[in-house]
Amino acid sequence: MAEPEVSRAVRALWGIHDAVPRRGPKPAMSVPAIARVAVALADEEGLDAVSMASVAKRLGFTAMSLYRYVDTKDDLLQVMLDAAYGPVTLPAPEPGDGWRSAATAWARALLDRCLAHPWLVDVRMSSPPLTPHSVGWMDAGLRALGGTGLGPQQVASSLLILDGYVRSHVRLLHEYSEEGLRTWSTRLRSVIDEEATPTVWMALQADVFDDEPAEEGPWPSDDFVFGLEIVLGGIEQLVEGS
Amino acid sequence: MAEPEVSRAVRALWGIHDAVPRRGPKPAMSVPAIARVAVALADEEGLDAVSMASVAKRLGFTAMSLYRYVDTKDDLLQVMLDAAYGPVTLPAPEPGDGWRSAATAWARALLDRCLAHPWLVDVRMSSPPLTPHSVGWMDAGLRALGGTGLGPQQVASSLLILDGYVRSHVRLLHEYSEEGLRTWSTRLRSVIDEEATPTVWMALQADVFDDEPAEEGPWPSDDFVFGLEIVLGGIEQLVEGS
DNA sequence: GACAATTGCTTGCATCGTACGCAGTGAGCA
DNA sequence: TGCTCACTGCGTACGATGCAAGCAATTGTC
Repeated sequence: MAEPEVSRAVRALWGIHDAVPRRGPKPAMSVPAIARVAVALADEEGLDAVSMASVAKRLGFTAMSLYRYVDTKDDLLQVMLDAAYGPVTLPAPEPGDGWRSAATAWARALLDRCLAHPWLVDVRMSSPPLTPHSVGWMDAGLRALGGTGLGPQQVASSLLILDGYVRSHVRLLHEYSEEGLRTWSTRLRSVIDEEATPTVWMALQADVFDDEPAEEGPWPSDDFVFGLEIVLGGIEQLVEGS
Repeated sequence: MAEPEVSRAVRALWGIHDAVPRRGPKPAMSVPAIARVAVALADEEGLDAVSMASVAKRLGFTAMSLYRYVDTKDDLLQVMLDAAYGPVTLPAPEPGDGWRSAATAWARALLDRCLAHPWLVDVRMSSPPLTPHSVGWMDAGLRALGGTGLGPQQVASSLLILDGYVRSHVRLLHEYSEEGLRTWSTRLRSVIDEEATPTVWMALQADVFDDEPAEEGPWPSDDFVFGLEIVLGGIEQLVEGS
């Protein structure tokens, strides 16, 4: 009946340090410093560019030395995730604002973080949030949707939907390579079978998919607001119907 | 000004074969056979277990021989994806049924496929759908949501939201390891700071997160229907408001 | 029967995560 | 002062991975 363990590095994020070493050389690195460098690397060159060797190289050390601070690469990813999320930053809610405005603010803030670190949505986790900042975001989300008056179970479920929407949106923006997206309609036109998929075929004829990504434009993008309104509208129906 | 290329294997999926070889040994494998085996491997042991070597081994060949059929591993993944999607299978729509019932059927059918091949939602693609079956699903989705009477642009956007929801749901079900999920609340309790995240803390006290995954139960699950109703309800508001 | 196209395979390379063990460091105690 | 030993960063090694290049065997065409 062993107590389930939280990794050393994650415990350190919560400020829980086991007995500090009293002898031996002073550590030359630190978990936060490693996380900072790894996050910068992921921001600049993508998540695939993050390897134990590449992170260590940026710090002027060897790959193996990182293992003195982090148990495994998954552990490093957890720490990176927490650093990238960062503390929740929400505009102070105006008194009188309803849950919908709070939920909108939360989703926008999460979008902001995810756009700053697009690799965030690609990190695969083996358990729900366990680090202080990611739990912090969850906490803020629960609080925002708590204003709906729904039961705690439904609030949690709704938050999963909303969170899932924001991540889906970010994934859509970054999953496809610039070239893959630009040449997609041309390539699809070169193989598509009008008989088998007439609806897509007609949409191609009408250039429905040929809208180029807006470099400039409002923030958040119209596409994000479009989906957000759908999700929040659906939750609103749920609230009214209960 | 080179024409953007579609890979050999994907063209073959559409039935477009370039000049069949007239000389030399008969091919011992085929792209569909490779895809079948790779899909089975992914179903049984997960996407990470799919390597050129492991797939080839199951077929009784060497890793390098696969490259005679498939350009790169990404190419293999595209072919696997198409095989896993398979043809769209929707119940015949009852006359008089509205778009909402059509959209529900589409989402359920997609859920069914994604649950049969959970790795489906983890395959990273570099461009939107390009293979016959994935385009087929897109086609069916556009047709289902076409009944809303929304403009083609909004239909396409709505489909992205709906598709994103189904994938998010499947990802939630399979992202976390069984152990990671089971021990999560215990581990979180061992580190959480009541002051920093009081809402999560209270939810933990109330055992809100301790519902165990239902092994038996309705299909689709209540959780899926919950989110689906939110998304479709949001789209409905959009339809009514336009 | 010579040629050429096409097969599956062998070899080799760079990169990955990480297990293992060594040498040097420096605080605490004799 | 010097010994001990926990602790550091590092070098080496192993098994995977995706894939480039070239080889030998096979098959159809001339």
